[in-house]
Amino acid sequence: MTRNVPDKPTLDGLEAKWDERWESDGTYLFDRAKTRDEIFSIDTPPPTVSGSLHMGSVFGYVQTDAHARYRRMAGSEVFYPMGWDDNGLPTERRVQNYYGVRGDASLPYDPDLAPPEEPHDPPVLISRRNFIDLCHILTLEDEKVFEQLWRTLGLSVDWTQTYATIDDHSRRTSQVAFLNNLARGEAYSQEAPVLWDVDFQTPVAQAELEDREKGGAYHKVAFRKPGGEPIYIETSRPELICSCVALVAHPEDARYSDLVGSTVTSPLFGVEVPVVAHPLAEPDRGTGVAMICTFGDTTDVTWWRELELPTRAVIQHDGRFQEETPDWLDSEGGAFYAELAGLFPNQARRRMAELLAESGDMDGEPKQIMHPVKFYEKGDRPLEIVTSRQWYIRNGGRDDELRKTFVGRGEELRWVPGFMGTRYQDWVEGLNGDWLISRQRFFGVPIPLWYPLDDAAEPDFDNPIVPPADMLPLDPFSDVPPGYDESQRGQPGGFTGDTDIMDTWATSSLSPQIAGHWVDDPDLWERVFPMDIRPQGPEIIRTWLFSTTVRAHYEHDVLPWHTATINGWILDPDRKKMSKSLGNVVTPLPLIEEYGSEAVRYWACNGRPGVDTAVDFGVMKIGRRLAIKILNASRFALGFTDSDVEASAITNPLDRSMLAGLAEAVANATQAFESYDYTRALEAAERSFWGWTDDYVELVKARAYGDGPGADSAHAALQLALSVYLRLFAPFLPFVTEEVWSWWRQGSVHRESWPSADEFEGLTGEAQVADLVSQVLTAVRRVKSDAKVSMRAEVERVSVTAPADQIALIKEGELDLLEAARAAEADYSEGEFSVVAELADSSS
RNA sequence: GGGCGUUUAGCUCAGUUGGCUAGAGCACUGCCCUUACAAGGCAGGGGUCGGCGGUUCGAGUCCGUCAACGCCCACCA
Repeated sequence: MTRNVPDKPTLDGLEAKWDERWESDGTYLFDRAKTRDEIFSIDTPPPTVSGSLHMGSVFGYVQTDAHARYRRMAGSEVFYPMGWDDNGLPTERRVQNYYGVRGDASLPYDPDLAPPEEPHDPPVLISRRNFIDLCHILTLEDEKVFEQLWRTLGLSVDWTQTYATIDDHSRRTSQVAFLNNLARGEAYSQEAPVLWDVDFQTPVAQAELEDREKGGAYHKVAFRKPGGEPIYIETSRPELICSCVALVAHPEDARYSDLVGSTVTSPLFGVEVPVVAHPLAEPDRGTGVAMICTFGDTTDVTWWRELELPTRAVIQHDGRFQEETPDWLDSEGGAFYAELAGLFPNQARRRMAELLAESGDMDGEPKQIMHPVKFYEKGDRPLEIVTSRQWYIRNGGRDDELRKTFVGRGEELRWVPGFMGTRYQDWVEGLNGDWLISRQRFFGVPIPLWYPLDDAAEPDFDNPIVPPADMLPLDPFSDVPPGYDESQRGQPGGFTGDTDIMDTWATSSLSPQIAGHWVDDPDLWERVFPMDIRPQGPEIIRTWLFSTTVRAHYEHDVLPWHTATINGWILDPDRKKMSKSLGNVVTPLPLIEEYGSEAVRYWACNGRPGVDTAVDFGVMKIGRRLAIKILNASRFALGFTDSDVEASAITNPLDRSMLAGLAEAVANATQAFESYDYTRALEAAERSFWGWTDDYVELVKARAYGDGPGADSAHAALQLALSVYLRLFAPFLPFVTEEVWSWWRQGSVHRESWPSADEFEGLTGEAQVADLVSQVLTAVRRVKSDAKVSMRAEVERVSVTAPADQIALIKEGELDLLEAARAAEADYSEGEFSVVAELADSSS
């Protein structure tokens, strides 16, 4: 093939050019004829498609791509699918804001509803099905934007292997797995207190909780002993006094031991409640006595469960106090309750403080405090605890044996970096309940069950109607169970569909099964599972990583992957956490436009595995400079001949020495990649390459331009070195390496084999020759620099002092050295290494 | 309150089993339009390796301890 080297090579337009070519050539298509041992499979994180792209998204995906590209070149067939996580609350919220709509399950479907052009304000209420339609429309748009970004960044994904967590295939996989869990007893439903978001009106799993420091106040409130003496408690939630079921003290707290077993009366409401003992009550907190309510916090739930206390709930699912007077209050108490009815807890709290102050049941003013309050991580108001029927999957949170099993799975997994395994272990050991998977929302995978209705149209939740496998995926809201017809929906003796959907993690925890087509392509499944790596961020170890481990354990009794690679966290340029509320989110597109994809990739690959990394424009500039350098150096290396020179021509000691050094860099880069350290691999390639351009290329120039005996050797060595460098950089800088490859080679560099020691067989010499000659050259340059003359200035004589063995080596590269130094001659003497250069004419 | 991580040049970071005068890039200074590259090249200045104590012939590297910062977790009385 003749060479086609442009005069003015440029990075401009390379992304679009090569993305198109890779697409039309099918460069990254997965060859499913390969067997499991030949395949390297990646359980790609399906990014949440909620419209916002930021540098955190780019960071981990580029690192994974670099590794995928290495594996592909190293001989593996890479299974590298891409998913979109589009079901769930983030999408719902985006649709609500984007269109200005709210879903309302009570409204009828409007088949003619068009997506609003502009967001409605105030929001329009639309039916559940219309709402879901809008979710589909918008996610499709968002997914196109994501795919375009990934393509521009050069992710070597097989774009025919995409999935979305809301598509038919994912819904089917999710429902099949759920029904398997149900059949084996791993999934169950239960009426129980749950942490509840009053805005989203859905329960929240432990993994989605976060504590936020919030202001509050301790109210010191008197209950009354039978004789009328006060017993004080301190509470930050006085509004729940009406739902108090007991007071509690520590069993060994002598101050209250007389009281335990007796009853006291609540202020205002006059309800008689027992005083009980429990070790969770802390003597030195507050007055040592706490009030137990339905439910003020999760400790209340523990006390309620373990002490078998009654249930007196007043807060409804919408977060307000119920309107009707609770039946445990008498008329006097009811009058006070009327003051609270319909209020939100914070309003009721203020009113109660007033009422208690008026009645004299509060001692002093409320004491302002800061304390942690539980929130849904995506929510804006504190969680309440309400009782409702929900679905759970057992995860060891209520079973020590199972917990140990899952801790063991974490130990079995290889973690990169290793310390990330500790986070998994801490999480599993700290679980305090099973995994709550049901959500009372719209856009998600439905729980695929119906319930028979008795004569009073009450559902029998203990005997769900399970669909046959061939009905999946289904929506029990619109599909009818076998043996029934639609007219029986909601009728006595008929059926009703489960109205819940599953949380998004209940589906994305099956990403290996979805991508590997567990339910419908056993042949593919066998070739890719268990997968080789799970790359992901540290913040979703407790959710995605753990839940995937749980599902694979139940379904296949195996770890879903051998290795988990955890990327670091992305910080803004000032090393602060990026967040929308701080307004410091950096988006990738403007950066790609300014610096180019290669530069952004270079930055991402400079972030070491698991290490938090700041967005750094300086690093991107270096990456861009490297890419330009590759173009220019390639132009030089390929500029001497029109076709390849046989490698056997490489006889010159300096050339062979250079190749010895390069062989070492290849070994280092390979070893680094094998231990998932892409950064070290990049560093090895880069250090070698800059040395090559700075020193070797300068040394070899005269010989390469000439037509003397060493010219062929120089040409062949340049060519071989370039071929190796392009392949070393290909995983990191896929566009520029492909561009240069196309100047003189057929096919894609990304389907070439990774450089190996074999390629240097019989072509390497003593590595020190190039090192020593470079040192002498540097010394001569220093002399010129100090003398403030041009590097072209002629040198009369270079005098090298060095140990005898080094002199011998330097002499092997002497001709090139003299040319590069523009020196007339060299002389040598034995001794400690030093170089003296006499400039030819210092006055010129 | 517990756990994990980080702390090396003004800035961002390397430094793999302890071993010769501690490295890179950016920034800074000086020089050079040298035919691959001036959105470049060459050369240079700059560091008590967070503090203290220990192991060792030798410690940025191992051990102990303290501190600062970050992250994760934790029963909201």
